[in-house]
Amino acid sequence: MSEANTSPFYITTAINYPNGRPHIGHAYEAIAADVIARFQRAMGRDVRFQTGTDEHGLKMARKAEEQGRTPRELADEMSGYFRSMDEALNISFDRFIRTVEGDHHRASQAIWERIEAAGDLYLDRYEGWYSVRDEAYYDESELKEGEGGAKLSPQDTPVEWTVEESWFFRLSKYQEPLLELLNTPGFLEPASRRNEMIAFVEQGLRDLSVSRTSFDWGVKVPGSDNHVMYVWVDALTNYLTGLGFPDVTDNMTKFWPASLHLIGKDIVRFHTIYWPAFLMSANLPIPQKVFGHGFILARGGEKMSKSAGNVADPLELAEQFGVDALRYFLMREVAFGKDGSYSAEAIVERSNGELGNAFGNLAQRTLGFIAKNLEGSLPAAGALTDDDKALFASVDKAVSEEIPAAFEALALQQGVEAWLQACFACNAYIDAQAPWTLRKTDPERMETVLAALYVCISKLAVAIAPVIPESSATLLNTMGIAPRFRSYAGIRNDWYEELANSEFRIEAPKPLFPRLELPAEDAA
RNA sequence: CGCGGGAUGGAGCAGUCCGGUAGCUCGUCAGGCUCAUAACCUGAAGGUCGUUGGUUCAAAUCCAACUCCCGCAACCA
Repeated sequence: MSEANTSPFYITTAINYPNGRPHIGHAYEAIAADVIARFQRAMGRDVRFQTGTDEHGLKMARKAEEQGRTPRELADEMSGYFRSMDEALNISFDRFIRTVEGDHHRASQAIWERIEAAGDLYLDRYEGWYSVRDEAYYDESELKEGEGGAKLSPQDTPVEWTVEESWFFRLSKYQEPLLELLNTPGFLEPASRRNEMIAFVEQGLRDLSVSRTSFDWGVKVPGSDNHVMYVWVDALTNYLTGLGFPDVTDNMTKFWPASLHLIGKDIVRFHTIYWPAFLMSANLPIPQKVFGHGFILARGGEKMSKSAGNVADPLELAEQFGVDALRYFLMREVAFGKDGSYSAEAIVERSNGELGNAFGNLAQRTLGFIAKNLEGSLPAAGALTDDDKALFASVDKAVSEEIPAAFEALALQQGVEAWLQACFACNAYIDAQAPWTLRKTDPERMETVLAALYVCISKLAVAIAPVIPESSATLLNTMGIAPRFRSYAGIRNDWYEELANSEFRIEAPKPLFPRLELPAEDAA
């Protein structure tokens, strides 16, 4: 591998709007971000990882009203579900931010003031067709006619003619710099999203209404107490809040601009047009990369919906199949950046076939053999044959080259694929070498073979740890691998002989990934 | 002309931006192994890459047109 990149790495998920409980899509984004964060840590980078909830806006206010409680009470409850989900899924965030928090209001007001100081805000009247559901205004030409002549948004939501005083942001001023930004290779990925955004900017940008007077559940506009900020202004600012903005903190210096905003494909516009424009206006650096991932659909490519009864609750899935099986499935099954589909059959198949049979069983047969036949002492590594060298070459290529390169490029599926191929190589090796035969014919050679496998399995466990952190840690603990070796650099170290000569004795392992059964109700 | 996604061996999918022997998982068939989670390994069969036309020495990949499928009320990445 080339020179290691040791610069700080700041990754964020979108903050989730908690007007419903988390579903598998939220879990997908959180898991993907966590895999990337863990990978970068294992590469030796100083990582900061932020996720959270975006709790302001009219929809939350209305929902609370319906339920007869305050928005804050609703927000507290709903945000809690998201945090619980993250914790249940082993999401290694450094901060779970809530936009109702005091420091966030302060940060949002600070960026507002900077934008205002730049002369990019002006007060005007906003009139137009407003959809409460979409929280967006639509142009007359965009509207559709519903039943009885009712006007509907392009999303078929009801719209009403609304007039309100509003602050406007001079988005139009940033058309050229935004085009330049969007054309910067690597800024917006996958590339398929780029053309859409470029087309949007090229058709001409209108100034953006960035405050509301019709409700008060939000961040107050400095100097205009009857205005609250448009939810996206404050939501996007969360990425700065978490670093201590507006104070010039160590975290700000170290981690801004963000390395990666990981978001869903539906909010690419907010992150690659509005957000950069706000930052340009506020004279702050622009994030290095925005990645818009795809959606997880129900089997057959249908969107999950409650009415179709195919909504997947991530916590139920994690409980049913295991957290790591779920994490592995989502990273393995879906090409990152494209839509993918979920089904109970598919997750059972992946978990049993790949985690269980290919990897778990490899560890089981090897470590169990050592525990049984060498009384737990680690085998002595003798001279290497060409077969041994070929195995190391193939595992090292995967662990030191292919997997890191793929993860670095956010080709998560490819990284997992490379890992799986290395597992297969180990299984082929053990069959070809047949240590169970060598036990009788050439015990010394048997030990060399087992030692080679021991090292390879540990490398595979480290390489896949970002995806299945819990199982990987369990295995590495069983194998006595010290934490300092559990990184892409560390696992290359020559730790084996020292461990083999130590007091360490391996115990007969338990299966890492017990066989899953397809639940009866999904078997049809 | 609303927006977007898709069509690749039996199933599910990569590959398409940067044309050049079509790859992966599962399934099927045959064989091997017996250490291991009825797990593992080897080999084989199976695809004119939706259609038509174009560019090219060469197209799954580029261009044009067309056909079919899917998502776009609410929950919602």
